[in-house]
Amino acid sequence: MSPEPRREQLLNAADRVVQRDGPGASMNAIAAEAGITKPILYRHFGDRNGLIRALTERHTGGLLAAVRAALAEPLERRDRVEHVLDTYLAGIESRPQVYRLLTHPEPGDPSGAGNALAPALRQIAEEITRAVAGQVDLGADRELLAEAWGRGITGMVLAAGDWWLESKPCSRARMVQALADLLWGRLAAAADLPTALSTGSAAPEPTAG
Amino acid sequence: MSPEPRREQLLNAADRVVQRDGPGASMNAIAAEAGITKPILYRHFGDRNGLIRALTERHTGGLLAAVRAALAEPLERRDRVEHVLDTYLAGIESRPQVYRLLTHPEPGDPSGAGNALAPALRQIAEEITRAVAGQVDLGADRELLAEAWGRGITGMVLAAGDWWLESKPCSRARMVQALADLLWGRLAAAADLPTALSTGSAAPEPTAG
DNA sequence: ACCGGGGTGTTACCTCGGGTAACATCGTCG
DNA sequence: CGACGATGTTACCCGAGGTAACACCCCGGT
Repeated sequence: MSPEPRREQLLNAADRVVQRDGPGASMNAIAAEAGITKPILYRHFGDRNGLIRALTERHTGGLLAAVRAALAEPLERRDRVEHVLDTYLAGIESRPQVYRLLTHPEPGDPSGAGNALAPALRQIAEEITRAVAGQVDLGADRELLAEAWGRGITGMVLAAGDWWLESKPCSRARMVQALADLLWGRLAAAADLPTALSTGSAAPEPTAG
Repeated sequence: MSPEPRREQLLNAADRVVQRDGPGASMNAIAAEAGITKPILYRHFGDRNGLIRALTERHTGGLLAAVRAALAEPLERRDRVEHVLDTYLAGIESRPQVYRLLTHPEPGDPSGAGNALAPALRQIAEEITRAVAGQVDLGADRELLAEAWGRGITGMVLAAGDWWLESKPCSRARMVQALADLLWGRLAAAADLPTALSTGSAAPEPTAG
């Protein structure tokens, strides 16, 4: 079927190792899992980054397509947002190790250094940006807002999702509600707590500059 | 003043190197900058992580204290949120390399692997969590919501701030507005765009699962 | 005056991971 | 048969984190 079945086999092996060892799996380990030695991997993928990229792109398709589809769903806006959130969380829940690989920039990769969002997530951010810019009336600042929000929302879901995945404090549905509520301005709408005098913070004076 | 002036000197050198080379600066480079050799660094800091942690804590204080102070400011809630956002963005704007180090997890650090938020940011997230839980009336789900929001907001500001820092698409004040608007439910409040038929998305059929 | 300990420094080495050069093998096509 | 391309190997290089062993200097106690 595909023109390069060996490459697929190698990716399968890499996949297995990543599932087992998480990102940061060594080239040696991957080669061993594939029953071969390093140079072959390098012939096929150039360098480690190439391998990871190939592996990433393999899984990105699914998540990206799912998110894109969720964004295009003909629902009420709130429902659509919840649908997207749920899609993403379901994705990272099903294959944690792989999605850690997808969502967290390469350790020690100098190329994309300084970007909080891994390539796969940047694509999602762009997708959100496009959806917002195309569907929501935001006035003159449309493009700026859409782009800032795209990144912001992606980062929000990344961080919150990571925490949720790590310490499963609630069901997925509840988490979706929590995030949708945040996006829906519940922070703005909620009342002040009456007991505002002892907020529990332990910093009496901001002496530091 | 401090009990260990040498240590401070070493940290100064490390600081210089990180400013120049970004995170991922090698121990050799740092040692060279300090005019000494590696083992001394290891005597003082244990391992690379210790060095980075020390370096981080040095700068964290300022940012964390500033954010904490901003969170405690006796302002209208919206103004307080804007104040916090501005404080954070001002911080990362003033020393980009250092704050990249602060905000991005250690390259190749197996300990905190899988955490989207570096320690420094986790502290900020906790600060936000505490502030929200202590100041906003969120009903029965208070703790869960506050924690999820703390992480989420931190991640949002991280990603958006990173993008803004990278490609300065607007002034800091404008960026603060954009993010505050997002947090304020403007996404929910805005009207649908009338041209909803051609949303520009290029995914005709959601064939992927 | 002597000795010991703590801080500062060095050289030389280990391990491990990414990456490469050079060589061997096998199947296929002209 | 010969050439070529894919597959595979061993053996190596390099750089980075990390450590062992040794040397020096100062200072305080007996």
